[in-house]
Amino acid sequence: MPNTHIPGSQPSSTTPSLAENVIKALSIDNLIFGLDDDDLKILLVKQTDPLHQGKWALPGGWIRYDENLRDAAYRLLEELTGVRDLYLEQLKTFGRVDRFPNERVVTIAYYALVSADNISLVAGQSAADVSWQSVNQMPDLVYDHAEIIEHGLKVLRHQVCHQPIGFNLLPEKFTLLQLQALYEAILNTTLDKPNFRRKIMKMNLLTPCNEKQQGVPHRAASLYRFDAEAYKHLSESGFAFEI
Amino acid sequence: MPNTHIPGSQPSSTTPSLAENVIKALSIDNLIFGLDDDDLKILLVKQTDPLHQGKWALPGGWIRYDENLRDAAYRLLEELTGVRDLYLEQLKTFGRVDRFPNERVVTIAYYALVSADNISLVAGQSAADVSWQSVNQMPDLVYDHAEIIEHGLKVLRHQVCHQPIGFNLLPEKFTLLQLQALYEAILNTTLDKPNFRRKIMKMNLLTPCNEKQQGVPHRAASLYRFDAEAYKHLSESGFAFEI
DNA sequence: TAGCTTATTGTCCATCTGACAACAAGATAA
DNA sequence: TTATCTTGTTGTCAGATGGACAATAAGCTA
Repeated sequence: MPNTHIPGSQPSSTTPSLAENVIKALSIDNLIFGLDDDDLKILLVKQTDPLHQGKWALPGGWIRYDENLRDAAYRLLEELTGVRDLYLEQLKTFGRVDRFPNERVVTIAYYALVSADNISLVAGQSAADVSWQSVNQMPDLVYDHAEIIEHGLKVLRHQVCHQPIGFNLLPEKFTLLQLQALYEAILNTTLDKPNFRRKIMKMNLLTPCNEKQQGVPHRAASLYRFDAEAYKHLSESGFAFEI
Repeated sequence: MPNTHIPGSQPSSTTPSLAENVIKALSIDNLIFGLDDDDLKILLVKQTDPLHQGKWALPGGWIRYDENLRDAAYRLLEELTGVRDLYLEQLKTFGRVDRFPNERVVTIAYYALVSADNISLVAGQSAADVSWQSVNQMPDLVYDHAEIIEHGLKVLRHQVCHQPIGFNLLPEKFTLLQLQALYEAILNTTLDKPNFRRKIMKMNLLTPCNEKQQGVPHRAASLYRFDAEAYKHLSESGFAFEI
């Protein structure tokens, strides 16, 4: 067993104190969401050691002594996906006494949103033992990772309705129907097209690109981009995003 | 310096590894909210060691090796307040590299709501170096506790609007005006009495006690209690609490 | 009994929401 | 060339919601 951290891999079940410059008993796990077509997916890492043969895990790793928690999550994220500047927030800390074998390990879970611009890129550069899995068909997971994912989904479903974070899952330019499909996929529901359109447009958060979709076998829709500046101004004056 | 944890006190700035059966580098801090009249307060502990003379801290302590995180938070809470079964939720984990002197200590913050039934009781039994402080007038705080409180307030203000948790700050039986005053205190705003009443009542979450206030120098208001069962049923059928 | 304070009910109107009709703009196929 | 198909976009309407505020009720105090 290596005594240093393997980038992008889950802390192994050997005692973490073997690694030198990390905080013992404390790890990071990243819940990385991506939207593939209309399917919400999570990036998982296949376990290779005999103990967890065939199981999958959230990508994670150890926190260095001289490293802020958020920086550690970002570092692990970039090591695995090659993408920087993802939307990233702390989810929750999980520390059940028996969640990790032989050793007490508390893990701080973060969740990230990968834009559709990067999602294929991420899958491409990653090793074969890393892949996107639909949230509706989770494979066998190690430790308490199923619990972490369940909680993450709950939080994502709540957050996406109360903060304009869904845009992080779309390409920079998107159509209103793409946005609607995003909400339908995450919330697992269907929405009325005209009503959804009206609700979104009246928020004044979207800037028209004055461009249309290309290469669709029907009338092309207008493209929009999310206006972060406008949202900042509006929320300072009491506006509350709400789907 | 003692080498064991002092119940109800903040981990001191001596190296935590002196204590035996705890997880090194990992502590709990509790953000305990109470409502005193129409003033939102937090329970703070006065620091006595020369290093932090005159400063205050969130009550906290170390997590034992064989103890779940939530159990640790509950234990510390009960040791300090003598009250069990408080509403308690994990807030966030704080781990800036330099948040704690000389040593890397990551802390998991929880927030709790103390009902008005217990608030005076808590103040009574506690030592003189523990007291309720208004969120609008925070004293000097140690480490990053000001940051933790700021974040906690933000989360409380959000949660209280989207989950029926405010009731935990009131006595079991309360009037509609008390409930309104609670929201006004937490959100730092004013609300229209008839409209607030209508909104709350139509949620069907309150059971009338068929009793009236006692000893008020004006018309007595009806008393209600929160119906947790009703909320459970309603939220299962898609109801979303919203103020 | 008048006057004060708070409780409680009711009204009005602007806005929002959900359901759905109607029309527009391409692309494709007969 | 024209019909048809698919999706985009605009419009309508009734019911629900929410904010502003009037009006009345109940109980205490002077």
